[in-house]
Amino acid sequence: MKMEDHSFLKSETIENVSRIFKVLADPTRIKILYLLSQEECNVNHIAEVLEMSQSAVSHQLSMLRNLRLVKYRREGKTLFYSCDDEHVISLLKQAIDHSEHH
Amino acid sequence: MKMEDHSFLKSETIENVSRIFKVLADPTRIKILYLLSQEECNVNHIAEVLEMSQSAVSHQLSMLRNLRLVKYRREGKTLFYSCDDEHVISLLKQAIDHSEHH
DNA sequence: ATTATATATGAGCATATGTTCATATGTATG
DNA sequence: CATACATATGAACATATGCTCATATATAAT
Repeated sequence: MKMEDHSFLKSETIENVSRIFKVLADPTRIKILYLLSQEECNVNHIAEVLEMSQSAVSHQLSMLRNLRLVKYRREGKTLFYSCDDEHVISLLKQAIDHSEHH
Repeated sequence: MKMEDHSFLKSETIENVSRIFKVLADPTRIKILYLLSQEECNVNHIAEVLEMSQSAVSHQLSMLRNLRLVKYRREGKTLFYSCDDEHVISLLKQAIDHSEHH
């Protein structure tokens, strides 16, 4: 195949795709997203269930928020987080499914 | 939801999933895998098309080989690489598709 | 055997990433 | 307003990652 016959990816596309997969590449974020795909959770609950510090969870949620992968609603002092990107959850669940059945 | 009612992921699953996404999280590997999904390529061809050093390409191919995501065949001095994991290519193409249509 | 070409690999380096620790912010309650 | 609780955030640190440079290995041709 000649150089000029390749279908190249736009660099913007490559950056976007890389960004999505970077999020999903970390075990902690996999756990958080999987948990949030099952139920809305407050921060402390996530920290307890996943046995992580409140700070570590909050930092990760901050990142997921910036990337619009999660959203939250406030109830008094408590913030309830949930998933806000079905496509990313779909990619995650496919990878989980594949890993568990091979 | 109570602690004991969660469906947790096995740590082995989490590690596997993380490993898959780590591979796909790097722009260089995205380009290599996408190129190889289109055609079988030798190392120098990849380096030229992607404007990378031979060494950098070879290091990445070494990683992709170890993870069984690519395979190769020899023809004289030349090694021709191709994809060896349809599922990973499928995840990649879905992410590309999503990125390009949103 | 020597030389050329194709690819692989190890060491070193710069940058990115995820955590902890300390502290700040925001909200309800006495 | 003072205190407690829930969450956020900045700095520092340790580890991981991807590249370059130099060199090694493998194959073919002379």
